Amino acid sequence: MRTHHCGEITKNENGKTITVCGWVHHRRDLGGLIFIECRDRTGLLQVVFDPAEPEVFTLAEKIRKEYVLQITGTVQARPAGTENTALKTGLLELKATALTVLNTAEELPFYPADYQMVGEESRLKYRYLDLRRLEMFKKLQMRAKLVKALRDYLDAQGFIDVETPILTKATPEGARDYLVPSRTHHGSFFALPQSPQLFKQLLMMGGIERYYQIARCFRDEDLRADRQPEFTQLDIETSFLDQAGIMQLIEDMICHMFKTVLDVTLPQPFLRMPYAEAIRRFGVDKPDLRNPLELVDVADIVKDCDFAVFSGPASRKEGRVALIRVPQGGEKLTRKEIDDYTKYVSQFGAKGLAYIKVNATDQGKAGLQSPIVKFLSDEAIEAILSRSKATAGDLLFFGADNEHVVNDALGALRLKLGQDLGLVDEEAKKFLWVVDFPLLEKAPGDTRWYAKHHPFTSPNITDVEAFNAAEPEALLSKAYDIVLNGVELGGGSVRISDPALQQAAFERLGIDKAQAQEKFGFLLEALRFGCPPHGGLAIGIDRLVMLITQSQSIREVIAFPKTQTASCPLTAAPSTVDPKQLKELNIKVC
RNA sequence: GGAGCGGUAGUUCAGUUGGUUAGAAUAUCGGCCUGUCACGCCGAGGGUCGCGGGUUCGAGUCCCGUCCGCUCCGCCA
Repeated sequence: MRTHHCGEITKNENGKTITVCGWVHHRRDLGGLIFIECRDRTGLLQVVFDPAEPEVFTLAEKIRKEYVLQITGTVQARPAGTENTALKTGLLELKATALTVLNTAEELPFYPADYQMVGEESRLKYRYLDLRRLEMFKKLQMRAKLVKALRDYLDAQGFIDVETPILTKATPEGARDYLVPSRTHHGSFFALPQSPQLFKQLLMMGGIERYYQIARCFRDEDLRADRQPEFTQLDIETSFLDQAGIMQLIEDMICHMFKTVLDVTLPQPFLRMPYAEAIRRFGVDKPDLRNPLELVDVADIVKDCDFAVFSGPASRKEGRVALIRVPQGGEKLTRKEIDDYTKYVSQFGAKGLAYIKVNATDQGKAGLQSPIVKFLSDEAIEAILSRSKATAGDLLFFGADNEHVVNDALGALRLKLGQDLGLVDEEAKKFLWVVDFPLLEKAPGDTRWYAKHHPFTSPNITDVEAFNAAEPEALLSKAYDIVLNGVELGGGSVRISDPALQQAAFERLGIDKAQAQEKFGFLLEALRFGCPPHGGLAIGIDRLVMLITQSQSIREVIAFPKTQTASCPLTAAPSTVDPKQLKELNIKVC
């Protein structure tokens, strides 16, 4: 005899005697029979109690829907004429022969069911009830299957799973650390890892040539739908593989996982695109290629026009003027809709959103409808229409500002337009490798250069002298991001394995020898003792599961997530602690 | 740190220009029905309108502050 969880029966096991355990979610007395459904009301199985089995029937009469039961019975098809044709549920019956009440329950704050959504606040406070819903169960089940497929693939390739510390050292750059006070070293703190980055590199120096870990990572930054303070990465590092080798490995792994979990064969190789091209065509470094809209540069056309909003940025080195052509029916957008888009881009710093409605392409200005055409020459208009490949019925949106504002605003507008106008194929899975990232970046108005990826990323120029001589803007890195449908799934790089180059990289970042020694001395020391060439990548498991289960937020695929203020409504964490605990830690709360 | 949306019965929500006793559905309880499966029918109980202050003869509704949830900007090497 097999024990089933309720809702688990998926095929006709007619005549078999089985035992099911679970919650009663629906109970009804009808026709002298008692009916009970478990786990959820869309399940295939319902239990029937017949007065012909008086011992069980008498027990069943006392059952209320909150009970937790174990029921044994024989599986039988529904009698003809009693099918539920509307919902096509309850196709099988279990005729009960034994019943054990495992536990009772008080009235629930809400009844877990997939047809009625409860607010997220209640769902998180009573997450254990929410998890009883079949949808949530399936998401967690999918997550487990996906992780197993990734593990199986890596195990087969000779990778070994190694754990790294959760209590570790604070990092000077990157996200804000979660800190843990040390009781044995007053005034000192551990940090929870933002990623196992340094440890996995040390593993390479330790001869663990192929490492992976399903690693919990912690970052004390503000939350988003796709960002939690603790999240899970598949962390991978290998020795002796170059960038192409690592990317191939990851690609094969993902294809294996899609085949195993979803029975989907992904086309290989994945598209590869340089960072600069992604920014130029889409305004972002993680373009959603399901969306057909692209940015078109027009700075050279408008740099001498009478419209200062265009000519200003067009003439500046750090400026950009670009347009998005909204095809077929774009001209139907109303004034109010355009105003809403203007408001939308303003949150990215755009001061306005110029537009041209193209009614006809062969009549010059007369065929256009726009507040700005009066500033443009006939030649400029012709050049704009020609370059954007505009046809009658299109609408052109313009962005003109500093480059990062135009990229942010038009990059986001592109996505919103794609959504609003139904230009995106929701079912498609568009993978993309973004490569040739700049090694360094500078925040607007900042004088210092920062590592775009992290300070251990190998530059494309590995000769120390040549590296030192190169202009910062010209330096690229051996870093690569994998993008799925506009979501950055993961990223990685080939790391620096030459201590002299690592030292030079720190200097480029304004980290002097003393600082480097204090923060990363152990890594520099390890590099000196013989470091194999190595590199790796980390993939965000939460985001991957979110995409595969078509969820709107990673909270949907995490059993016990935090709210936007990084608290847990279920446990009421974080909380104050006993003064005794603080005293032991020598900590005073202001 | 900032912008937007929301908070009304256990739950999901409605609530008009500020005006009598704040409604519906669902859940719960009682009764009926009895092959139902989100069953159905009749009835009952259930509210600090997030919290605090203000305006007003009168506030769920208007104003100020504050807390909580969600989306986004900043932030997230």
